[in-house]
Amino acid sequence: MQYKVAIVDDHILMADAIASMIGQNAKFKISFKAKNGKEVQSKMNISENIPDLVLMDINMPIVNGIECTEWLTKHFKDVKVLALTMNDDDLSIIKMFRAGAKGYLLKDVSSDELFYAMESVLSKGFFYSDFVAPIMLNSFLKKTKDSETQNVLDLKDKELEFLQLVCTELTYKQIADKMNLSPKTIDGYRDSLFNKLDVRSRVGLVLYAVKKNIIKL
Amino acid sequence: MQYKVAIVDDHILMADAIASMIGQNAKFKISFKAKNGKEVQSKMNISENIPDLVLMDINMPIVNGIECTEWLTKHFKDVKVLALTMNDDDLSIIKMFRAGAKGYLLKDVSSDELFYAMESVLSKGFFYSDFVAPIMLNSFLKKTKDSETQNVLDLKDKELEFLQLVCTELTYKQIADKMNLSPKTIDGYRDSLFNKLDVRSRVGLVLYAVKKNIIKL
DNA sequence: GTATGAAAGGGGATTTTTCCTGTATTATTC
DNA sequence: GAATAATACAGGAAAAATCCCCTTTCATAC
Repeated sequence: MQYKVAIVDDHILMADAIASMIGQNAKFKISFKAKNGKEVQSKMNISENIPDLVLMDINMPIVNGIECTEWLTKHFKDVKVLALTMNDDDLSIIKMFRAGAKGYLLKDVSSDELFYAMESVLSKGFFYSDFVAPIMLNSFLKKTKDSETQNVLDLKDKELEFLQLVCTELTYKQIADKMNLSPKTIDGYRDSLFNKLDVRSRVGLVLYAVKKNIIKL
Repeated sequence: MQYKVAIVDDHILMADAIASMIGQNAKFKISFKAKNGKEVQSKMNISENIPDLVLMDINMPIVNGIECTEWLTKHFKDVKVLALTMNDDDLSIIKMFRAGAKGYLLKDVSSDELFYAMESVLSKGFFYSDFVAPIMLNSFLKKTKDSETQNVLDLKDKELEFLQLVCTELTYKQIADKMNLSPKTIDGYRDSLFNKLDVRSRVGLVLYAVKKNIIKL
């Protein structure tokens, strides 16, 4: 029995390349390819499409990889998601695992590593590469050891999203617009982060985000 | 004939360790050790002290390594300065070379590498380690190729100093105090950097500094 | 010797940020 | 079912940041 694999990536060429690579391995067959999360949702309606494993990119239009992973793991508990992306920042990794991904690979892996990771996810249920292991370890240590030091993992999704926008040249009013919230609510987010992260200004927030790898440079 | 070497480092222990290491090499003898730039200036008054080579740390009280290097290369053109420091940020490297240093080593080098660098500086007049080479290359490429992209090297010392202070939680008024300038002058620095770097806010400056490795995190 | 240009700084207005206190609504917990 | 916590938001004030235009000084170029 072959494992069925779906590929979700907005770069058609990349998706094709991965598909043809996987096609060469007898253990796997391609179930479908999708250009974004929306397309995944429609293709999952057809039962013979339903894959055992989904290779998921993050940066995609309409519905991104993180939202799509959330949807998949909620509605199809047997489907394993393996992130395969260029994003190497801590925040993307954390969000994907939170969303239910079982593993995280960078797109510069070799085919051997990819196959190993895929089999590992399918058989053992997870795959932590050397790349993510230290990040998770770091989070773990910070969480257990210095409880006075605030950790990225303790921040809520909204706060993380806000923090990313803080690291732009947008004013708080513009950030409020982007997040569909009142500027006054944004004031609240900011002040609460000032407290949690022990900083006193927007520059402090930016430096925190940079140090914690929350933004990609 | 032995080369005379001076060691400038505020960590006595470190200076002693380096001195004893160098003492084992017959080619060199220690001329003097100093804890800061001020001490260098007084010891250089005694002519038999004057070394061929100075191993210079950067972070020191009173007169730091960059200022001291400027002073040395100005007043003693035959004395070669070799930076030996923990600072691995682009800005420190650029400033030291600007100040007249002939080479730049990190304190985690082996004794073999140190001796090789010292001889290289004394005989060839320079030593560019694998560590600084790519940074210089990068600056060079950026400078020649994309002339529309502003380069760190085109910023003046005052602007760089200002930029570092921008990446703190100090207000501009406090920055003005630190730099002994009027807040209005600081306004000017900021606005001129906004132009040069094509940013519109303090956050933009911070992000630029982070990207260009101008600040240590 | 006059033009040019950079460096330091002033006046003053507007926008943004920061801070403090307080309220309505909705979840959650006991 | 009442108490509590979390979320979204308001008013208002003070401080900081941003913007624009202008003056003086000093050095360097032509």
